[in-house]
Amino acid sequence: MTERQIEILHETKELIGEKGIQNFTIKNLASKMSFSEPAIYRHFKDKTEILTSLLKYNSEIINTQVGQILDSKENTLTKFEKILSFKLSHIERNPSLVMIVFAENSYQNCERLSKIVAKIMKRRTERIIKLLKEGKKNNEIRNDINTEQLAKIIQGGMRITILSWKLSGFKTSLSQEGKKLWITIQKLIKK
Amino acid sequence: MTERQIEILHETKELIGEKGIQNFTIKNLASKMSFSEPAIYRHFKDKTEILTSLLKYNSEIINTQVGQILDSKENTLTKFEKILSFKLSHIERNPSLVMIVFAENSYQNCERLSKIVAKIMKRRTERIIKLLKEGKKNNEIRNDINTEQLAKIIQGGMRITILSWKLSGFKTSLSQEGKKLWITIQKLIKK
DNA sequence: CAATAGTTAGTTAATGCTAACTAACTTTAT
DNA sequence: ATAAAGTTAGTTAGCATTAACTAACTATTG
Repeated sequence: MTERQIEILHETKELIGEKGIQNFTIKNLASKMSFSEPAIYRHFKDKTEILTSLLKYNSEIINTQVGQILDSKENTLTKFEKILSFKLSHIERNPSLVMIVFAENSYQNCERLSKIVAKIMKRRTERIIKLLKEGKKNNEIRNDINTEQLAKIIQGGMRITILSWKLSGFKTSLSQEGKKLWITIQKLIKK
Repeated sequence: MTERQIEILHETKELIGEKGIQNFTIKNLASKMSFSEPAIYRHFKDKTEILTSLLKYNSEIINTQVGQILDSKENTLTKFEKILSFKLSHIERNPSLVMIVFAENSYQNCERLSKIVAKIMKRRTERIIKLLKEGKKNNEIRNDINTEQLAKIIQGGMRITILSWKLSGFKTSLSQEGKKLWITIQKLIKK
């Protein structure tokens, strides 16, 4: 990753955040950067490569943070709370990431891209399931509900919280909504 | 609504279901119907009007059915189960609707369309909240959790179930997954 | 009841726009 | 002086939409 490549990813993120993924065009990106369009192609093979790189780059960042929380010695519910709070505040600081969170809807047509999105989502789910199993073992989380289903409820809750925030025009506080969500989830799943 | 208009909506739904919303173009639609492109414009003002009509048309269908369930004399949890099951089986029969359910991401640029999507979503939420309040009053649903939050959890669960089904390439059984989801939700929210 | 007028639903051909991308040239740093 | 990074000026392709026209009905009126 060269400096300029990272710069392009940064501007892409901003552009998508401001104008939506529909308006992420090479022309718009180039003009935002005060470049000519072909200059972009000096750094990325094509448009899809910009998006895949952006997805990978951001998921790396989130991943290391979440990994640290998972490896800590806290109890399971605390880990859950910290991950949820970290993720939502990270998205709040980078509103453009919402587009990436929901990317699997917008770009279902591009094979290369949707494979990466599917991979990221799968990893997310697996991590939650692992954590839930840990919590069940520790007797922190109720045992009478299927783990996969619980994971779905948690992921669904996060996604719809993010969606509501987006539909509000980013006017509500996502961290605040995240706290409410956590109170609810925690009441529902704890033993 | 003329016969031909309904036919066009039907073919649009099919086209989107088969090839995704990205490939819903007047050209593809016309060739699917063995028409010339301009013929489409005899029946709809423009492309957006086709999509808005499709949204309205389908939401009408769902609405009358859900309305009937709501007006029945069943207890609240049964109503919930019936609505959830009806909606998911309807989507299973019309996979293209998934694209429209998730349209708020794909079509954020089109003012006319996103307004309708927002309206439909708002009505859905309101209905769930009303039902939850009814359930709390009847002592069927636990009272210790904020109603808006419960509604979010339920909607989130439905959305992610639909999304997983879509990402599986429509291979799993959505009705089956819906049943599992209902078992979970019911365990979580009942008193 | 038949000529006339109007409508419906289609056609072909073309317009204007915007997208991704590229070839060939120029500038700029090491 | 040469490789990297930029520019200008295009190409190609696909998109929604429109103009101009027409065949086949239907309604109107002398």
